[in-house]
Amino acid sequence: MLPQSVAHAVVPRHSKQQIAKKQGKRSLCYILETIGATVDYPRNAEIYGDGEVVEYVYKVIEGAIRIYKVLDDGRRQISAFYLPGDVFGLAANTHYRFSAEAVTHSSVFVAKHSTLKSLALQDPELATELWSITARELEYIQGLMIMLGRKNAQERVMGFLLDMAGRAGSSAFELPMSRQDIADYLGLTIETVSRNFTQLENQLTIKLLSSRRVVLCDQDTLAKD
Amino acid sequence: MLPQSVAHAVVPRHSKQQIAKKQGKRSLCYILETIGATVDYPRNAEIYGDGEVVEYVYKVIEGAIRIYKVLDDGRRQISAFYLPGDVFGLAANTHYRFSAEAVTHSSVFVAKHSTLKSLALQDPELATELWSITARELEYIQGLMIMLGRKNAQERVMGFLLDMAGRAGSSAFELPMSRQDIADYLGLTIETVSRNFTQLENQLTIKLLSSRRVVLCDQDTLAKD
DNA sequence: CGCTCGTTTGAGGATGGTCAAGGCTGGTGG
DNA sequence: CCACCAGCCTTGACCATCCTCAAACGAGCG
Repeated sequence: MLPQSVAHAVVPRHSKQQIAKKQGKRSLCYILETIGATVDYPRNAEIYGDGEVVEYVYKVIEGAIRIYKVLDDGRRQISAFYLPGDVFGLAANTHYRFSAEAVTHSSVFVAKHSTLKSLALQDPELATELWSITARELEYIQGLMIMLGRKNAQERVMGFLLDMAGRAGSSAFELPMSRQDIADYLGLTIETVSRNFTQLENQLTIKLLSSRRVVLCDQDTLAKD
Repeated sequence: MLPQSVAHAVVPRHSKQQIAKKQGKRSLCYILETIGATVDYPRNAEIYGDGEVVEYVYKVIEGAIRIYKVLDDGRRQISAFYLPGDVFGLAANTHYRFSAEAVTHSSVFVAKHSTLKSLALQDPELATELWSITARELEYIQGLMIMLGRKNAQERVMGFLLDMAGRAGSSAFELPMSRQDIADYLGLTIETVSRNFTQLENQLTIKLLSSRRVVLCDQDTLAKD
């Protein structure tokens, strides 16, 4: 669901750098910024819901988005966090099978899924790019699968921090999400996540400036597998 | 790696039903069967290895394939089983990040990934189909992720059996894979899998004709989530 | 018959979950 | 400027689930 504001937000915003970055006039980035609108979501706002008909494709400009599913009994699994630059909403065929929410106040480009699909049918390069983005996402999720299936709590937390550092491009970064979000992403409880943060800090592998501000000190230890 | 036999197996085999099923002359199925070769792999043969350059795309004709990754210390996570009709090898971009092996003696169509990619660049419908297949696979893996992250051992085993029944199209079917394979797929140990099979049989939810031959008796119980 | 390989079963222990309480921080209002 | 409150995070004690280690079982095959 889009907030009302979208109705008035149909003026596309062009960012020279962004367009230049992902070269090509017909690239997905260009298209999203040309035919898309910029929409803002406040913290915890729903972007789309599990079971809804697919309507838009999104690209994060600012903030952070969580993709998740909730089981009947309330258990929640987060399947991905999307950060600035990430594209999401491509994976679904007709209906979303997950929900998406803003972790923090976020701003995203949105473009009609149907428009993108018809453009893709005329433009094989675009279609191939869509395939490629989806394939990369699949590979990413397979990595998460290994964490969930075969790694213990500390390895999961370390893997998560390394991933976040990589995406931030720095060994010092701020986590946009809560411990609960991290727990639901790593298949753990909030207490286990918290205990492992503390433990990593005690063994001088990381440093916590605040509960959300992390500095990785010993990347070698973290990167063991 | 392809076994030697592939050099001599370049004669395409056409199956009228298969072509008709996935309509369209330019559909992936048609292409795989036209430009592809049929290759046989014996039980446990490697089809490709983690880290290798992507060379082929595959479609299972007969048998079963497992996609997996092994960590340094030997822990193995299987990310998917592919059964007759399934296409795999589309997800990788340049290098495989997983390995593929035949679970049982298997026969597959193989087509050059590069050929497929260049066909896709001329044919938006094909490119869109490749996107769509990859998207479906992503959705499937997200389902597995929920199992690994948020479900207990019995729920995982039940979910696995339901999935296999669905793919077999029958509530009575034969498992091509060992308990060890199932354990490595579900993020459990072989003992836990075995105990849960026994327990499900004791509570009359399933019936085991042999260790590999399963009949689902009480689908309602199995399908709780 | 007596292998071997895969599976099942059992006993004990470790990891992570549950429940409960206390602490920190940032925002609001007196 | 301080007091209070709410939300988030941490810590502790106990417990359940699943893992580990070990042994026995059973089907297939020489």
